[in-house]
Amino acid sequence: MRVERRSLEERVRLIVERLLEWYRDEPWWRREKAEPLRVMLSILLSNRSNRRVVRRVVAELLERYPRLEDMLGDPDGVRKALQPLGLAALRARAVLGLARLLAETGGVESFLGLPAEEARRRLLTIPGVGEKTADVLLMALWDADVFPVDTHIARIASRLGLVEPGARPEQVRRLLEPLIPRGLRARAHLAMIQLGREVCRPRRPRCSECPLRGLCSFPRGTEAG
DNA sequence: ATCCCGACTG
DNA sequence: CAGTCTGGAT
Repeated sequence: MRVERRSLEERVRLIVERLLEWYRDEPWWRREKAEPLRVMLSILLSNRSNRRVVRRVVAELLERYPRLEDMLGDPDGVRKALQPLGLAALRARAVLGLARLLAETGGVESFLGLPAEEARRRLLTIPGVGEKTADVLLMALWDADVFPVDTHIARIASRLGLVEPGARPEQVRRLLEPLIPRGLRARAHLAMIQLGREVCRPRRPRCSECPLRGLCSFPRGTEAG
C-alpha cells in the first residue's frame, strides 16, 4: 500500500513537471490583478460557458457598472446583459450576490483584505458559487495554494489512470491536491485546463501531440488529422 | 439524476 | 445537427 502511494506520488510529480514545461504562460489573472472585479466576474461566469462570450459580457458589465454595487439597483439590466451567456437568471443571481457581498463588506478592497478562510466562507453564500468556483477565486486573488478540479481535469486524471473512470471532481481534488508540490498548484491547474481544451479533449483527443505521451496509457485517440 | 440555456465548433 | 463550454442546486 505504501509502495502504491509512493508510485502515485512519483507519477503526479512527473506529470506536473512535463505539464509545466509544456505550459509556460503566467496565470492570466496576474495581468488583470489591477482589476479584481474583472477577475471575479470572469471566474464567476466561466462555468459551462464560452470564454469569448464571457470576456465580452464581463467587459459590458464593467462598463455599465464600474462599481458592482451599482448593479443592485438594476437587476433587470444585469440579467439582460447576461443573456448571451445563457442561464441568465441563475447567473444574474450569482453576479448580484457578489455585488451584494462586496457592498456589505465595504467595497472590493475591503473584501480582498479579508483572510482567505473568511473570504471563502462568504463567497460560498453566493447562490451559484460552489466549492470549485470559490477555490478558483481564492487561487487567483488570495494566492491560495489550492488545486481546483473541473470537468477537464477530472477527465484527464481519469485517462491518466490516476483515478478510476467516472471519478467525481471533488474526489479527484482530494487525491491530487496534496500530491502537487506547493507553489505549483495554480499553474498546474491552468496547464491541465489548457491541455483539456486543446489536446486531451473530451472527444478525439490529440494523443500524438500530448506532452504527457509515455506517462499515459489512454488508448491513442483516432486523431482525424 | 436532472435541469439550468445561449453561443460556438466541427 | 450534436456536442461542448474551468458547475451548482434541487
